[in-house]
Amino acid sequence: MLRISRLTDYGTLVLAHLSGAEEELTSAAEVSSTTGIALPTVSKLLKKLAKSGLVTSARGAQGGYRLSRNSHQISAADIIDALEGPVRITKCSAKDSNCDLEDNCNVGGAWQRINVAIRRALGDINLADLQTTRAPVPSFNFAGLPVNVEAQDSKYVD
Amino acid sequence: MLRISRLTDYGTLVLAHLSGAEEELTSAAEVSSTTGIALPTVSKLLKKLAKSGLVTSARGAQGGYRLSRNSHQISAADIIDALEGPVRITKCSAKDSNCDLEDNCNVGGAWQRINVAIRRALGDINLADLQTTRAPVPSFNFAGLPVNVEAQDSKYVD
DNA sequence: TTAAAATAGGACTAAAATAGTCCTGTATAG
DNA sequence: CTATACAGGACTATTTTAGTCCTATTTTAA
Repeated sequence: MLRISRLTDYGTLVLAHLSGAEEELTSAAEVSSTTGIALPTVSKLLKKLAKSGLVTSARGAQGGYRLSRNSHQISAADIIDALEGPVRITKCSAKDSNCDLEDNCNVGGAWQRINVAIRRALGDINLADLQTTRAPVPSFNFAGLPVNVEAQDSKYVD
Repeated sequence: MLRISRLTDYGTLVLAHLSGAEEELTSAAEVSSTTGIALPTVSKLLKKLAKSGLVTSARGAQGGYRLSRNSHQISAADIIDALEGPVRITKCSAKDSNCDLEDNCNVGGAWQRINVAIRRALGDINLADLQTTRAPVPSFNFAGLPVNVEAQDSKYVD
């Protein structure tokens, strides 16, 4: 739960690298050598990112990729959508699910709405925020309680 | 991303069932027959839930399980912790990670803090909320913007 | 005191998702 | 026309997740 795939993590790195050279084209090979991520993997990621419109590509010699908009306009949700697609929080969340438990299942909806809420929240965090190592993740209020997140304060970071 | 495992979903169902009989012991077999989840699976879930303290077990004939505290005092985060353990949002988020990219990686921390923020938020949603089919997931503020979640309003539900 | 009903714990297998590589094709610069 | 670089997708390997089963141990009650 609450796990992004390794590829999404790498994808963020790749995008962060591109954001350092907003105008110029950067080849997959260069991204690979500076990030340390294997070339086929970088290549696969960039293709996906291009397909979903986060980066623009140019073919041919001297070709490469660049962000299609600036890093403040690319949200964490965009990145996740691009690399993981529209994922459901549970398998049976599709309307036409033929889940056997349907009749007894009275919780799916809530998880689903939680998911939606989280994803919308992620829409407000942008690539620039993600890059800033000590970026304050904006304070987070839930159920009326302000939650101020500090890196060291959680049992979940181990 | 933002996916809970099917077992966690089932686990929520199981807990919801137990919350309907707060005092009495309910056997795994009964939970299985009323929820429609296979007995070995229910059994596995209840064992995990017992180990993490969310339910109390009694062995022997007439034994079974019951919630160890009432459904308002069991949070979504508790359930996730019990069934999925303390999961990291990315693999390399452990301090002693020997991730090769470490030097170039300037984003891991942010994803990590996002994760922590989300999990804390989930601490404010309880089992009773999850059960209520139309439970209003409490309004959700992020970066100062109120996010009011309605089931039908999202492109993420398909 | 013994049989039956339950949970405890963990080993094992099967299935699915994820990660990663590679190949073939196409476009472009020089 | 050739080297460079992206496009698309097939393929393989690995890891995670799900699900089942077996062997204790505990408790109730006849």
